[in-house]
Amino acid sequence: MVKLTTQRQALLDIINASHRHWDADELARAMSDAGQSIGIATVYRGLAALESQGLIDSIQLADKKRYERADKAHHDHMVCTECGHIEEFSHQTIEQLQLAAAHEKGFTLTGHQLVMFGLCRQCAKGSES
Amino acid sequence: MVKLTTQRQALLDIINASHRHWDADELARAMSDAGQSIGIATVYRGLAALESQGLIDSIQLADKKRYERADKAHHDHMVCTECGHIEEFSHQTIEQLQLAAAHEKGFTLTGHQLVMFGLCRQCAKGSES
DNA sequence: AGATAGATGATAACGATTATCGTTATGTCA
DNA sequence: TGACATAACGATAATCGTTATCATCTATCT
Repeated sequence: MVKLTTQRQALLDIINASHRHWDADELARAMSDAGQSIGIATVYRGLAALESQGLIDSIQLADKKRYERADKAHHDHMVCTECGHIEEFSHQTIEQLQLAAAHEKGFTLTGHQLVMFGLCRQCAKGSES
Repeated sequence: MVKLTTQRQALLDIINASHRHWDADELARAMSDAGQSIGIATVYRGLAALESQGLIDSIQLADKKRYERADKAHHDHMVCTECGHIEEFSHQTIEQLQLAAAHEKGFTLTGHQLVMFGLCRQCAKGSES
């Protein structure tokens, strides 16, 4: 049985406290900064446990996996390739069309991930000069 | 200047010869099987070169990057989590809705990647018993 | 031929993640 | 309460895809 230990609760609290998208390292550092240092392996195990119970969500970016608050409504992500800013968005129609497309190909869908890359408003401004 | 060497041409030929989605290792082995062994670093460099010139496309899956024939029409992918089969699909409306959603968030879109996970027809059949 | 620019290959390095393993904490049952 | 089972923890080794390094090699141009 999987347990929600003190450390895992602390990880969950950190993640729930904002809309940030954390990687394992950042969380280890945040824990350390909060005075309760934690082994990196424990962070990974804790995150896997939390995710398997639906208490947090994750997105797999090219390089690393990032964790975020669980959200009842599924959403996808826009990543600024300049500053790393991640914006969330959800689009009912896109979801439905995806389901339809999968069905058409004979796929039983279990999940999906849509990541859009580009420049956020800030960075687009900065680079147009 | 980037050159299209004999080895790179051979990689391109292999990729163009099918709809398969190759990872670097598989390509190195295919080259080796074809009698022209190649260093793995050269494979990576060659693939990067081919991709930068738009001669091939790639998708970044959770674990590794896979390369495929360049296609004028952008398409996305459905991956069977059971057998690894990759199915392609393109959906004009989804693309347009993505653009609109990005614009709404102030993003200048440079690319995106939509990967859907699930069971292909075969594997869905096999597991329902 | 000599010079220059880029490609190649062996291999070391890197970075994220997972496995290992001895230790520690927690929960349960007698 | 004590003993035992179960899972978590932490340090660290291992894994794996990918990139960097660096000493050749190969074309191409003058």
